[in-house]
Amino acid sequence: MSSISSDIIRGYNDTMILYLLWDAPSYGYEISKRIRNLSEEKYAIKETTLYSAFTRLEKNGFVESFADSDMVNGKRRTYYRITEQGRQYYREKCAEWTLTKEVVEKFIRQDGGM
Amino acid sequence: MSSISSDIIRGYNDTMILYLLWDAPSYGYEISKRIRNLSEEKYAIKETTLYSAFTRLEKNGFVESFADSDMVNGKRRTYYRITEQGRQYYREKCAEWTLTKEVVEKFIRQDGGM
DNA sequence: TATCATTGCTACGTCTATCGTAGTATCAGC
DNA sequence: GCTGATACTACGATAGACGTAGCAATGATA
Repeated sequence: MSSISSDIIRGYNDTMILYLLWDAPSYGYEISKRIRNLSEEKYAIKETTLYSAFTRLEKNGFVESFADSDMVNGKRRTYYRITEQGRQYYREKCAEWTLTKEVVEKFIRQDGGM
Repeated sequence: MSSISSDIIRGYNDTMILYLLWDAPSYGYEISKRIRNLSEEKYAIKETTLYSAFTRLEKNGFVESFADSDMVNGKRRTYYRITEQGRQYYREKCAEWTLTKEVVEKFIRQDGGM
C-alpha cells in the first residue's frame, strides 16, 4: 500500500473498537463508555454507529460474537472477541493512519492559518 | 467545539484545496497535480471528487469562481479564489484536525500492534 | 496527416459509513 | 410507580467519495 484514497479516513471507528477488544472480549455498552473515557470525553460514538460497526466487523471476520455466559440478570448481552484476521486488519489500519496523517498534515497549518 | 463526530474526518479534500488556493487562485487540473506533488505521489485526488468539492465549496461561499481571463487557447478553464469565509473555514478545519488526530491516536499503536 | 497523450471539464449513478429517530426490555434506587 | 442507566434492534436519510463515460482542444509523435 503506497497511496491512500480520501475515503479511508472514514472508518476508524472499526479500528478503535478492535483496539479495545485487543486484550479481552467486550460488548457494546462497555466499548461505548471506554471510548468516551479514553478520548477524555472528546469523542462519544453513537449507538447506531457502534452496533452497525459490530455487524460489519463480524461480517468481515474481524470479530466473533458470543452470548453472555453468566447471564447474571435477565439482561442479554452480546460479547465480541477479536480474531486473528481482526488483529491483522488493525495493524494495517495503523499503518494506513500513519500514512494518511503524513499526507493530510502537508496541507494543515499548525498555527491558526497565518 | 469540544467534541468530534466520526464523520468529520471525511471531507479533508476541501481543506486541502483551500490550502492550495491560499496564496493565489487556481483551477482543477493544476490543483490535482499539486496535490499529487505535495503528497509525494502518496495521494491522487479523483477528478470527480475534485470537481464536486469545488461545487460544494462554492455553494458554501468558501471559494468564488471566475472564467479564465486570458483564454490563450480555446481551452476553457474555471479558476477558483478563496474567500474570507473560506479562510475561516480552513482555520476551523485545522483546529478540528488537531483534535481528531489526538483522539484517533489514543487508539493507534505506533509499533505494528504488539 | 493521422493518432495518441495530455489538458480541462461535465453528467449521472452507486456505494456505504455515519447518524437521526424510534422502539423494546431489564433492573436499581428513590 | 417512576426515572435513569443498561443493552440492544430496526429503518431510513444523508453526503462525500468514486466508477464510468463522454466531449473538446492542444501538442507531440510517427
